[in-house]
Amino acid sequence: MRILLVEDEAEMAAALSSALKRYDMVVDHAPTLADAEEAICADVHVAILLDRQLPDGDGLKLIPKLRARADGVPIIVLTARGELADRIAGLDSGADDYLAKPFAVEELLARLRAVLRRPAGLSPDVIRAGRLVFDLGHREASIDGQPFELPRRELLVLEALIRRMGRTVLRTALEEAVYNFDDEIQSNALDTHISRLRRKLADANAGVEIHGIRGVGYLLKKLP
Amino acid sequence: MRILLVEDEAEMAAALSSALKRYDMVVDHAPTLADAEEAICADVHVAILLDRQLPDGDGLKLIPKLRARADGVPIIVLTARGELADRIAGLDSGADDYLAKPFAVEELLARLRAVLRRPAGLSPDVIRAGRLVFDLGHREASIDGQPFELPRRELLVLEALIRRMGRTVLRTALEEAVYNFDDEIQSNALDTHISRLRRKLADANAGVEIHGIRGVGYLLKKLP
DNA sequence: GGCGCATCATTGCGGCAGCATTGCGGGAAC
DNA sequence: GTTCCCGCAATGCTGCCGCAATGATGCGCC
Repeated sequence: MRILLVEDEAEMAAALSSALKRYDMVVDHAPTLADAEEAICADVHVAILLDRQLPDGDGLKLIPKLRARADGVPIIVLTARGELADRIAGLDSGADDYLAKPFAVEELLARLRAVLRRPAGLSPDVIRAGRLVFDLGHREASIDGQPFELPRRELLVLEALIRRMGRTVLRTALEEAVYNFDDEIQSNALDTHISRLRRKLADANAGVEIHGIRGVGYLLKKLP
Repeated sequence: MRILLVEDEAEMAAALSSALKRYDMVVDHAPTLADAEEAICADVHVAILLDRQLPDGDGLKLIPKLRARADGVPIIVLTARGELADRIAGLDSGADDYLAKPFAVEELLARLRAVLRRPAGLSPDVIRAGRLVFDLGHREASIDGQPFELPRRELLVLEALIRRMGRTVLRTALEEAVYNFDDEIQSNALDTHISRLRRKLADANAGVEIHGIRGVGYLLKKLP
């Protein structure tokens, strides 16, 4: 883990450096804003500790540039100014945390751990098939980022098929996926949905097609 | 935006609740660990404020259960215990931030903003859509720099929609975003808000429109 | 290969569930 | 007291979806 420490006071910098190293972190030290800007180009740091009072300006000025890169490197602002207004300014400027000097190194480490723990998987469960993307959580399909709107029943059919992408889905299973016990179906309503869905997939050039298997069911397959 | 407040002291809870509501947030209140556990099952909160001293145990015990779900809901721990060891324990247990009582409400709000900004990491604090600009941090909309004032519920609807700009928002998700557990709705109140919001967006020539998807939900899309 | 049956595919149509909109009144905020 | 948000109910309307009729495609059997 490589940390960028932006701090001009040599004594403070040395103390933090050694503390962090003791916890097996690799520390790069930048004493000025200019140094910091250069350092972040390398883009190798997992977190940034940022002092506000620097010889060439307020450390907060660095934050927009970091955020512009949109890589989400967490930033902890360190500062002597502990007043409420300053702390709010620090947090609102885009920092992830704010620590007023003097602070205990243990607390800094704890906050660092908290901030690093964060990128915890927010992986939405989506299934890709051809040019089609199906978001199971939000119950929506899209093609090239454009929403692919479908009526409810057709969406249910597509969901059931895409969940078993490339494998056959029994006709009975599809019916169960689309209808509940209360609904009594005495027609070829399911076929209707399949048909309409087929047309929409083709029209949208989704890159998949619904393949029927006589006497068994259906399956969704990618187009060559 | 819907927040879960886990706090047993009625006075404290009421104060925080009203402060949060003043910032147009929807607050669910859980006075005990048991209540909190029940509440988190609904999985509708964007952040959790967690007191440690609860009648049925230490609030920190809740954190592993939340993390097990791996949905990354940020947690801010509130506590009277301000000693260093406690703060470190709080952060290391998986909380995203730690605030010692007494604290200024402004600071809590600032930390909340910081913590909510994050899951995006890459998503900015303001979202632009058409001529509409929505500032997530300050919870306000504007058009061409002119404030676009909306009543509370309509603002919540717009926020939920704009956060998923161009993608569908389930009807249930909208209801969850706008109402808390206590509110019991037995009508088409949500439709009413949508309708009124539509009119205001059109009147203000906002450059976006709310598109309904029958049986599924809504989505916000840019006008051509 | 020809024939027939069973299953599937497609399309038009009509009923109705769900949605959009509006006016009204209670009630909260100031 | 006044303002305005917001839930509620009534109304009209859109379009989904079930239905049935017709055509197309396998599959077996002779």
